[in-house]
Amino acid sequence: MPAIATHSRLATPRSTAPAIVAGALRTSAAEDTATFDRVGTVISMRRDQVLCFEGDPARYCFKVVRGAMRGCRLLPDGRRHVMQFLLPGDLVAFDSQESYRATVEAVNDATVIRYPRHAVDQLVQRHPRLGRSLLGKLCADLCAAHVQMLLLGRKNALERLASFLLAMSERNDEDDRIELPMTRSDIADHLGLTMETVSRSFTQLKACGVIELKASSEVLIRRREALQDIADAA
Amino acid sequence: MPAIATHSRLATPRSTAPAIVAGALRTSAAEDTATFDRVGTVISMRRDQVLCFEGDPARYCFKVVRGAMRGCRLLPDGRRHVMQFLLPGDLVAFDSQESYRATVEAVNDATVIRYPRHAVDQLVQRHPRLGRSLLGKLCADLCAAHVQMLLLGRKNALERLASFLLAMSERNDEDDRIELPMTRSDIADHLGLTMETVSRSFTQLKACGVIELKASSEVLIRRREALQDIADAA
DNA sequence: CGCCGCATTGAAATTAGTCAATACTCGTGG
DNA sequence: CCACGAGTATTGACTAATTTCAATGCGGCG
Repeated sequence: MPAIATHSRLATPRSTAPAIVAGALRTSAAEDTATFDRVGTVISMRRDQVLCFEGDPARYCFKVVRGAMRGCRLLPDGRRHVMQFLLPGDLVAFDSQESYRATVEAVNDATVIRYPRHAVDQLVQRHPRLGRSLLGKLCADLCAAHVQMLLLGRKNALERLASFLLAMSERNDEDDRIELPMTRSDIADHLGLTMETVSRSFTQLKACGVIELKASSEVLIRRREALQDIADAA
Repeated sequence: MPAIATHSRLATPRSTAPAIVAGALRTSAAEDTATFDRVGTVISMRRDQVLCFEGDPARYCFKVVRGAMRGCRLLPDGRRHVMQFLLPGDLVAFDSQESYRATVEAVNDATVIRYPRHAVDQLVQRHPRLGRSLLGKLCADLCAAHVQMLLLGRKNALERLASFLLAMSERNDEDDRIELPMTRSDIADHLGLTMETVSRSFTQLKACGVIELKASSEVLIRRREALQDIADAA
């Protein structure tokens, strides 16, 4: 019996990170689904195209339905941090901030649904259950952020990559195959490393037989427990 | 007109981080204040005493009223990360997680009020406004977590310390004086550094006249803009 | 006054970053 | 069908930043 609201894990199984997936914006009544569909606009994104800019007034919320996006923050001198990768089903800007907290760009060609914020507000007003879902997502996101802070603050390169691969694997349907739509640079900026260090860590994991690379973007987990041990620093 | 709910900045001014301060749990009706006070238990903490353990079922929420606490996460081999420091007015575990996400300990002698979770749930049910306040806090926390991720992933030692000092300064009443109740190790574990590196960075900031140390726990900001420039990597 | 814990400083070791060269992949055009 | 080229990825050699280990300094309290 959690405080504030129930933390309901929604839709797809095995999805932890910035969870809430296709269906999150569906309420019980069919007419509401229709309402939401009516207010949502489908947007096609090409690789590296920007969906929204950090700091801009948050007039819309988004849901990724195809492809992958990345939420970035930049320092004035160009250093970049990728806060999170957004995969199909993930939501963007479904919170009560006045402006976008990150610049969101397409990792590869992608499709996104855009909802005007006031429409979302109205729907949430009318459907407490939907509000609770979104609240659950917020909590999950906060939790994920804390896990990432531990990773960035205290794990070494190998441990970071291992953690990342396991996290990606959990957002997959397939058991031990991971498709990585993002570049090594994207991964580096997500893990607080450089491209080269990420690459070397991949090589290291490969060398000790923990993973296999079918292609640079296709990972096969060979020994999951070993990977887990590295990730947890156990 | 933000999605989900209004993000209301509560009580005390100049408080950004894990905000929401004394009064957050006060609703408009006087009888509710009474209710809350009745369900809250005052707890005195001695330095390093543990308030709650990461992973334990979250039966209570807390509010810090005196002293300072730290929320930590540990790796199996003992590496520690301090997710956040909690100062008077800050809330702990006011979210919808089943279990505590961090171990919370007293930095120095402190006083905390403990609220049974079901009581908080009931109050939130009855007072949507209170719920929205807590939601606002959740968003602020998430935002703070993202800022911290950028710091941990992409800033160097000096920039991290500068950012930390500015953040602490904003949670203060006083303009340019900062009281640091935590040790250098605590700061280090918060910034993803070692005690020694933190100490060296203090010395560096002192050397270039940006800050002054009245004591090891009392900082005076001499040139705020310079500190800001370092923190922002501008 | 002296001890204990924390903070600072120093020197050596280590990890990750930088810069640069080479290799791989995939799509295009001969 | 193969060669070429652009964009990534990998690898190597070197450098820089931070950590580690160790010694010294400082301050408050018994």
